[in-house]
Amino acid sequence: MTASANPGQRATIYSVADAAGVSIATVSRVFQGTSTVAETTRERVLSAADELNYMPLGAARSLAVSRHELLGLVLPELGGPYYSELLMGFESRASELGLGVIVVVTEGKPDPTRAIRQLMSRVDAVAVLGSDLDDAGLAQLATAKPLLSLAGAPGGAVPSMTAENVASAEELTRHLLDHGRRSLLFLGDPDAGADIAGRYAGFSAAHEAHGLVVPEPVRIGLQESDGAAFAAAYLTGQHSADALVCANDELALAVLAHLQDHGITVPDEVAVVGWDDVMAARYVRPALTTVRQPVHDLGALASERLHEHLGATTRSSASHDILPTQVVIRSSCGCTTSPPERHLP
Amino acid sequence: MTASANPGQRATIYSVADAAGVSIATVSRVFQGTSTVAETTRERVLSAADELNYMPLGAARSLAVSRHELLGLVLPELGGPYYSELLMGFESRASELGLGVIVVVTEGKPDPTRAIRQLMSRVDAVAVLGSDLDDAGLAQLATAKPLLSLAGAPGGAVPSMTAENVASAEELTRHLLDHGRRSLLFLGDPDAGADIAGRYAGFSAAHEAHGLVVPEPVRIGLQESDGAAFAAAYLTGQHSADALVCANDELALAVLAHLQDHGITVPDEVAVVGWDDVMAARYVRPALTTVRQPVHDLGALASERLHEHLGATTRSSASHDILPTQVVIRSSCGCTTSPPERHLP
DNA sequence: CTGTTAGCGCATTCAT
DNA sequence: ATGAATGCGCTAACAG
Repeated sequence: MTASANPGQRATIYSVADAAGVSIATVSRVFQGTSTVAETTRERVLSAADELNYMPLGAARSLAVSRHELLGLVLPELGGPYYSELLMGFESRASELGLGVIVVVTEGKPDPTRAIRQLMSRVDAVAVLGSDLDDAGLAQLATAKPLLSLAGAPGGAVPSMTAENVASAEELTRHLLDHGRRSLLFLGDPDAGADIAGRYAGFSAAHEAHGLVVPEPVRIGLQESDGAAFAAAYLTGQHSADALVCANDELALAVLAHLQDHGITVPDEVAVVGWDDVMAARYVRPALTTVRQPVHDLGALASERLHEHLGATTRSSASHDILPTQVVIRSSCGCTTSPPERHLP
Repeated sequence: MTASANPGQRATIYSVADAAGVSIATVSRVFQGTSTVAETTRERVLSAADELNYMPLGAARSLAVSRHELLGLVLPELGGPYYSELLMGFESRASELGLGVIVVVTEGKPDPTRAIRQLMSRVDAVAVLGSDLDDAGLAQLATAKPLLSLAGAPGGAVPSMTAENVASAEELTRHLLDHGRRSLLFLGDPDAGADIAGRYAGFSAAHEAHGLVVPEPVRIGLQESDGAAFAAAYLTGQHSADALVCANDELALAVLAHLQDHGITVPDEVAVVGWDDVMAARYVRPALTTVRQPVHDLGALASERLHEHLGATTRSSASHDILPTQVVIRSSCGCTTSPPERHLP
C-alpha cells in the first residue's frame, strides 16, 4: 500500500513540494503537464505525491484559472428513458471534453429558479430542459453564463436545441390518414411544452393537407394515470376515434393496455401511436408505432455547443439547432404484423 | 430589468461592496446570514448586488470554507429505470441537504478510476455503484474522502448500502417451486456483480430447502441481445426448463418476447420471472412477475449517509445497510391471470 | 529547467 | 454593527 499514514490533514501542493524537495510551481507543472520538467524531478514529485496520496483541490484550481470545468444540466425529472439518454449523451461528451457535469432535477423543488442560480455559481455553462421558465427568465439567466435551452421553443432570445417535431408528427399523421383512418385524436396538451405543441402542429398540418378539419387536442397529462383516465372515458363512448396519436409513449402504452384489457382490439378498432420509442414500445403487442428521437445525440451536441461557447469571448447570436427524428412503423398503427425487429436499445 | 450593463466582467464581492459603500465583510455577512447586519445597510447591499447581478463564486467559497458542498455519484451506465431512480433519489435528498451532485458514468470511459479520482477532487464525498473496482481499489479511494459503495458486496472495508437480494430471490424461487415447477434455470452471471451473486444465492437456497440439486447458472449478460441468444438456444432444445429466473427484467422481457414469437406459451410451458419491475414489466402479456427494489430510497439514503459522514470528524466503522425488497407476483410465473394492477411508476 | 511571487473571490478572525 | 487583514490551494507570469 503506497498511501502512507496521513497526518490528519489531506496533502496539499505544499506538502508534496516539501516532500519532493522542489517548489510548488514544479509540482503544479508535473500535474498540469503545462511545461517540461526534468524526468528525474518529475519522478520524485510523482512518487512524493503518490506517497502522500495527493490530489489537487478542484476549488483552488478553479479559482486560479477562473474556470470550473463543469457543465450544468437542468432536467424537470428523470422518469422514462428520455432524460436518462439525454444525460448520458451530455455527460459522455462533456467528459471527453474534460468537463464534469452537475445535474439538478427541478421537479419537487420548492424554488427551481433559485436552484438554477445556485447551480450557475459553480459551473461554466448550463443546459436547461423544461423547468417552466419563460423565455425572459432564461434570457435573464443567460446574461451570467452561456445557457442552452433544450427541447424548448426555438427562436427565443437564448440559444436552443431540440429534436424535430412538426415534420415527423405530420409524417406519422399522414401515415394514419393514408391508411384510411379518418377520425384521429391527439392526446396531450400543446400548452404543456414546445415539443408537444410542435407535435400537435404537425398533426394539424397533415389534416389540413388532406382537407380535413383539425380535431381539438385532448388536453391530458403524460402520465400513465392520464392514459388510464382517458381510456376509461373512451370506453364510455365519450370519445370517438379510429386512431389515437399520443404525445408520448408512456401515454400510448397506458392507453393501449387499458383498451386491450377491456376488449378493444388494437389496431383493428383503433390505432395507437406514440413518441420516444421507449423500451416497452417494442415489447408490447401490437408493437408500438412511434417516433424515435436522437436523444443521446441531443445531449452530446448540447455539451459540445456549450463547450464551444466557453472559448468564445463574444457571444455569437443565438443558434437554434433542430435534430432530425425518425418515424418507427410497427404494428399498433395497423400497418404491419410482420415479426418485430429486435435490436439493442 | 434590474441587471444593469455589466462592464465586461462578472461582479465580485468587491464590486458589490464598492457599489454599496461597505466592506466585503459586510457583503459576505448579508449573503451568509452569518451575523446580524443593520437593516438599512443590508438593503443597500442587496440592491447593489441585484443591480450588478452578483452571484458568489462557488469555487472561491469552497476554497475559503474548505468544503465543496457537492456529492459525487458514480454509475456504470444509465440505461433502464434503475439508475435513473437512484439518481433521482440521490439528487433529491442531496438538494434538500444543500448539496449539489456531480454524476459520472463509467461505461465507455477509457479510464474509470482516473475519472473517479478526478471527481473526488471536486466533491466532499462519493457514492460508487458498479464500476468494476475491487474492494481494495475502493478502500484506497476511501482514504481520501467518505465513500459509499452501492449495490456492491456488503461486508467489505468500505461502507456499503444495497437492496436485499438473497431473501427475495429465495422467496421468488420458492414461489415457483411451491407451484410445482421443478426444473428452474437461473439466467445471469453471479460473477458479474454482488447483486446477481446474491440473487443466485437465494435461488440456490430455495432449492436446497426443497432438497433439490441446485442448477448451475446460465452465465449470460443482462442485455436484450443476451436474452435473444438464450431464447434461440432454448428453442433448439439446448436447455430444458419449466421456469426461467432472469437476473433482471431486461433479460426476462427479451426472453419472454422471443419465446412467444416462436410459439412457446408463457407461463404454461415455461414461467419467466425477472428483477427490477421496470415499466415494461406491467405492460407485457403475461405481465412479468418480478422483484421491486426501493431504488429511490437507496439513492436518498446514500446521500443522507454521506452527508452525515461529512460532519463526523472520526470516521466511524464501515456501516452496511440492506434495504428490503418486494416480490411482485403477476402472471408470468403462472400464478394469477387476474387483471393486472395499474399504478404510477 | 526551476523557484518566487502575486493574485483568483470569498469567509473569517480580530479590532474598532 | 462594521472594517481590515489573513489565508484557503493552486496557476501563471516573471526571473533566474
